Amino acid sequence: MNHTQLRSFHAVAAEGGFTAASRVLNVGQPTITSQVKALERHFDVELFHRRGRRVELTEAGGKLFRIAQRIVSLEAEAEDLLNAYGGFQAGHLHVGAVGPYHATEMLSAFSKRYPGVRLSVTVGNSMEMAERILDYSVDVAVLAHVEDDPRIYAMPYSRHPVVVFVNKSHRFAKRRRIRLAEMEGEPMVLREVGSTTRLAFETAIREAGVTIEPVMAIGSREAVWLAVARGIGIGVVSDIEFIPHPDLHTVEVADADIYTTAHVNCLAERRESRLIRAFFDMAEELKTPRNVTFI
Amino acid sequence: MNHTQLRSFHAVAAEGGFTAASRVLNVGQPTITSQVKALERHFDVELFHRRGRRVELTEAGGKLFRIAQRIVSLEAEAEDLLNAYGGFQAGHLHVGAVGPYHATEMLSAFSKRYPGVRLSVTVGNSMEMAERILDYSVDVAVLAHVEDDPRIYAMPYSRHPVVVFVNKSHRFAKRRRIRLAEMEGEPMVLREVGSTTRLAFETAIREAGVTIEPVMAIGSREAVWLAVARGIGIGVVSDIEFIPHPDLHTVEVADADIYTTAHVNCLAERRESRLIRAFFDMAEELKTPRNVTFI
DNA sequence: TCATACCTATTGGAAAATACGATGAATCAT
DNA sequence: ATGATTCATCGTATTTTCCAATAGGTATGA
Repeated sequence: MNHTQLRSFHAVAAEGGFTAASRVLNVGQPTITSQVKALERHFDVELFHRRGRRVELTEAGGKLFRIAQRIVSLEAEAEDLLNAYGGFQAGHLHVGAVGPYHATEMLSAFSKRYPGVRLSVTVGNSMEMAERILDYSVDVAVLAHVEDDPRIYAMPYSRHPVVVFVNKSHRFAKRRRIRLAEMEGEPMVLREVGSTTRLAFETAIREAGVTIEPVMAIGSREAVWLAVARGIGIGVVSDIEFIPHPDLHTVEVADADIYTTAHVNCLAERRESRLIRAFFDMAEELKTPRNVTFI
Repeated sequence: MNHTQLRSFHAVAAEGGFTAASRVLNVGQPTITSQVKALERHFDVELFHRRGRRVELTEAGGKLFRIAQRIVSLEAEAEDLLNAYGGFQAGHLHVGAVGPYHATEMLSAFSKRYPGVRLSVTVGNSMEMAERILDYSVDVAVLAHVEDDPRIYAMPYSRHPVVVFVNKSHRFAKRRRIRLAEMEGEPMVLREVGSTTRLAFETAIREAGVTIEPVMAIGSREAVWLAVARGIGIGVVSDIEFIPHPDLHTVEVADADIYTTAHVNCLAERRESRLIRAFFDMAEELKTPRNVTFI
């Protein structure tokens, strides 16, 4: 069953004539004639009585028309569906993030621009996110870490200094900036091995020849924060992730360039997928200060 | 929305793979790939996740698949419908006849051969039948008269002698055959002007130089039959149309070849329409004595 | 770890479907 | 009649669809 023929038949039946059908389908009238005729000949069935310049459905034609109408309507439905997805009026973007900090800005901007697209956020560590990218359970992920995997594409998003934060009773509490050497032997509360912030910090102090005293390694940002608030030691954190607390003060590091870079990641082969590209484009805009728009 | 693409998409989703889909659709695998890809690119939507050698529907793909399945199923329904009509498992043939006499043989043969085709019979005179053929309200008509209209096609079916019939008390009642000349001055009960039987008879007696005495002209076969039974006059009838009656006898005409010919008629342009052609073919077979079939 | 089997993607060129334009024939309204 | 409208026909041209060969990738088993 040729679909072009069915489509022509339907238009003729619906519009009540071959010429009218040809206008609706944006083709020439001879095309309609030949399509309908081919359909009739293929099944050896009369679909229309040609009564002069008027056409009239036969019994078989009438029955076919009812079916054809449902097909055409479903096709319109399919087209709407695809347009909705292609036009961001529908769809679902799964976003992964190592913490809500970097992602929130992007998420709110994205949902504002594309209100029709549902968003869901999965929080987990970098390795989990990499896995989820690879098995399609997240579409994009905002990570500090850059995966060493050619299948994953990463775009740098923002660079945030790593700061030290201390309890208000600590000797650093009144300072704005300290030097790395001053931290020699300081008791420190750290994140688990593999934390990007920890890695950046440890690399810096190693290069500076400074040794610190890790008193605790905790697998959660909030737990570290709490431990520092209780005065167990000093902590390090990406400044954007720091949550203010009456008992806590942040201190910049004066003599080293310690930072983490948030990246937006996705599966490399899905880089051009509509929703993913939209997310990256939007992240790109957030990253660079927007130019003034002249109307 | 290109239907070939949708069809390819559906097959991939239903079969779970591009290669499997290509086998179902009897096309090459590259065709499927390009069709699905074109569909995805046209709407800028991902329909499948290509996970190595496995494919998996995306959210949009899943929704599209549900619609596509209904479309495909409706197309199968349409195809079945058309096949049924083309294969005589469905359909409706409107048959017209001037009297039930000639038509019954054909009707019973037709309904026996094509049990799936509904038949309806309209009885009326030749002129009415011609009109009904022209306005599509009958498909074929069995008439004695041959319409003088190029739009109507007629096939001779059977030739029946016109016989005289008389009351049992008439002087012809004991005869098997009479000559035309013997009818000179006989009172006759005739059909209305325009009756084919009447026309054939009048032509014959005019050629023979015989004059008759029309005492009554009645617009119905049955009424003529009744009038003759009451002894009002003698009648003429096509032998196949004669209905026996205890008071009536038929008498052949010895010296003239008076006959009517039943024709099967249809709209010339519909001559090749499936059901109509089938009816004509069957009539053709009934007309000619069937050959012995060797198994 | 290598080989094998199976799958999807790509490309260039051939085949087929589809469309167009001009024209003819029939019908309807004026 | 006449002009306008409509469906049918024919030959040609364009677009779509398809295939064959081939590449690249991923599982499975020896």
